[in-house]
Amino acid sequence: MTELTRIVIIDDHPFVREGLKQLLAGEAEFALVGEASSMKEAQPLLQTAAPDVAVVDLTLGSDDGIDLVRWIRENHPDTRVLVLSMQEEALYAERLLRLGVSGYVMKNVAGTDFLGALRKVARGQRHVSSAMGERLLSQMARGRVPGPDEDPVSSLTERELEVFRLIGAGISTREISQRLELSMKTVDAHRRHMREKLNLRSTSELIRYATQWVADRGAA
Amino acid sequence: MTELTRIVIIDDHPFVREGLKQLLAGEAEFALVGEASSMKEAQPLLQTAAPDVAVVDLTLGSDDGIDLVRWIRENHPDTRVLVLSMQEEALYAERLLRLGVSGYVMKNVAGTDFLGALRKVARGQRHVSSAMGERLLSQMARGRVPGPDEDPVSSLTERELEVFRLIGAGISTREISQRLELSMKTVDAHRRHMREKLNLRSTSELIRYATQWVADRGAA
DNA sequence: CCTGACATTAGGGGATTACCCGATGTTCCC
DNA sequence: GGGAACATCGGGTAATCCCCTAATGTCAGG
Repeated sequence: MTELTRIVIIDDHPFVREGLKQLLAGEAEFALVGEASSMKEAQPLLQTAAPDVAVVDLTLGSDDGIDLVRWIRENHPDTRVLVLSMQEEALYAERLLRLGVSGYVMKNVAGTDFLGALRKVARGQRHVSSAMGERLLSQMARGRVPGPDEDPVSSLTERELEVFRLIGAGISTREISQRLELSMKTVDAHRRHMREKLNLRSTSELIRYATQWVADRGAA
Repeated sequence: MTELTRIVIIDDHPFVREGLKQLLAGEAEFALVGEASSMKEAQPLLQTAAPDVAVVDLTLGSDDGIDLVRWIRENHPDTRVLVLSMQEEALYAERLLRLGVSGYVMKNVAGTDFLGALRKVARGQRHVSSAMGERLLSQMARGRVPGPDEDPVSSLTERELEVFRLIGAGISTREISQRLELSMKTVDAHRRHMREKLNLRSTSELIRYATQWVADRGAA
């Protein structure tokens, strides 16, 4: 309690920075030691300020917040990362947790909730906003804890992955069955199994998930 | 100058509200007379507070900020609307100006720029962030030429765009109809029209298209 | 070698949705 | 007053989804 937690804020929205600053000013245990509004500003700041926690906006203007998170994790592994996000997006949360961030909160949570998350992170614990937490946690519960860098997609079998990629490429169930010379029923079964493994509720969620996945990992 | 301008803030991000509050507190000419974090809260607030200017966040959580703007323009035409948006999106700016908002500023502008915009709006003038302002105004001056490299999404109507963004956010047709208080048939019709305008064959292609679009332009 | 877990394949059937037809009321413009 | 565009829905049929079951085949471990 007597220890000071050193914080930096990286967010390109002055209003959000101002609000956070105000919030932190009321808490004696936190010391704001720097601000940045872009990745370029953030990099030297992390170097000199050596913060315990970096509060990072996910949607960092022209940069990609995820890039910044990756950079911090690689170059400053001792700095814990608390991500602030605009939207409730399990897709991002999942990727970020795999990157090793310590927390993920939405900007529409109350200030006290944010401080709670920040305290948890400062203590070295993890925190994910409750809204998406359940889904993610059930996903973790079903298997082992997702290692520092594990893709749920890797739990798919070969055939499932094949179907998954085709779905992500925007191909309909019918076309997939024709292309793979399978019954639609079989594709249907694969789809259902994938939904279970990936914890998705409907085919449209699966389409969405696969589309995103293919967009940033499938091409490689 | 001696007159007090009555302001309400409608934004579902506590941090942004806090930052704005702080900013306004330093200016004697502005009086913050109310806050709301959703459309439901905003409606009675507008009724009782009778503000001169409503500062509205475009991406209002589960609601759509455009809906709220439309409602304000229809029910409180004397209240001027200053829209705060996450990103530079000429698509929205254009629609909003048609709806009769008085100003449009990005959240990544500095506080002083925001105050400048707010003063202009309070005086009854219009303000659009300079970045897109010129482009928009010149576009409106001449007769709306659909540039060669224009986003096909801009051909969607307001309502269609609203549905489009929800689709892109991974929300099912059923949920969309519930959220917007429409029949599924109506959502269905919007979807059909969008498919025609965007040259897509099926709903899954539309989901795919919308997912991608939201991921890199509509995310808010 | 047998058992059990899992992958791959598929059918049946009811529920849901997509898809295309049209219809209505409104608004805005010529 | 048309006429065009928009937003709203209904009806009907085809397609699809979604859940249950289950037949093979494979492969690891007892």
